[in-house]
Amino acid sequence: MPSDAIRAALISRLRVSSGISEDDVKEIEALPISVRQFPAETPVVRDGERATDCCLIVDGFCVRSKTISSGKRQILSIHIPGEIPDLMSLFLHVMDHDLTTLTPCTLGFINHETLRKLHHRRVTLAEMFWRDTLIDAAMFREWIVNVGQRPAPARLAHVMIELRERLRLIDRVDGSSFEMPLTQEQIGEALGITAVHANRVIKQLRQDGIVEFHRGRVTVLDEPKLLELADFDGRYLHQSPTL
DNA sequence: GCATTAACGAAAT
DNA sequence: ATTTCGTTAATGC
Repeated sequence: MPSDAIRAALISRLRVSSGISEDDVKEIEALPISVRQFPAETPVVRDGERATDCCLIVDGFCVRSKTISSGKRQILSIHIPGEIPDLMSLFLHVMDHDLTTLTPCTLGFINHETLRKLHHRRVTLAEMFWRDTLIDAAMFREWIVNVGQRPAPARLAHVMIELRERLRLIDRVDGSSFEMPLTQEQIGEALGITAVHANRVIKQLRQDGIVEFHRGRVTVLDEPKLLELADFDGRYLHQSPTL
């Protein structure tokens, strides 16, 4: 895979959400990144491990999750190409959750030391990574509200719209449909409901003519209804650079 | 392995 | 009283 393709999604994200300068684009293009392939459903970094690199998703989908002693797993966030889900490990070295692939993934590892040097060399890039982790925190706040307060159909609708709005930044939305490669079991783990109930919720959205969900792909049939159901206000994603 | 549905009961609204 | 949800179990893919 050519070097520019490895960085393309990251750069296009930073371009639209942070207004990156051309000098900083060159810095990222020059970053040493070691690329590895991962199969689906494979841990990248585990809870309790000490991380030495940050992981850029070049291609594929990942999730962050925590598993409690009973064995139940809570999915905390879904991650897409161009994101660095474990950026915080640069300062919080011991992982406090798992990072796992959902689909087969191409992952790029950036050494902590080189990333730290980059921070010192380019303050504007450091600020962009700051901003990125703050948005990450904002997304967690929204996720808590979603799982803690919304009824199950709204939870699903909200996760779907958020994922779509993030996929849009990297040009991965195809008209009214986009990828959401989770099984119903995993949707349950993300929403805090059982797989059986996840199935009922999906069925209801289908019957109400709001979305179709089939083999990891969402097709929106009724956008206004979906927005209303999800109670979605995308401000927390902070997708345009500072007003 | 994954999706779907029924049946039942408990809990929430 | 009705809706939402978990559990169990069965069925089909």
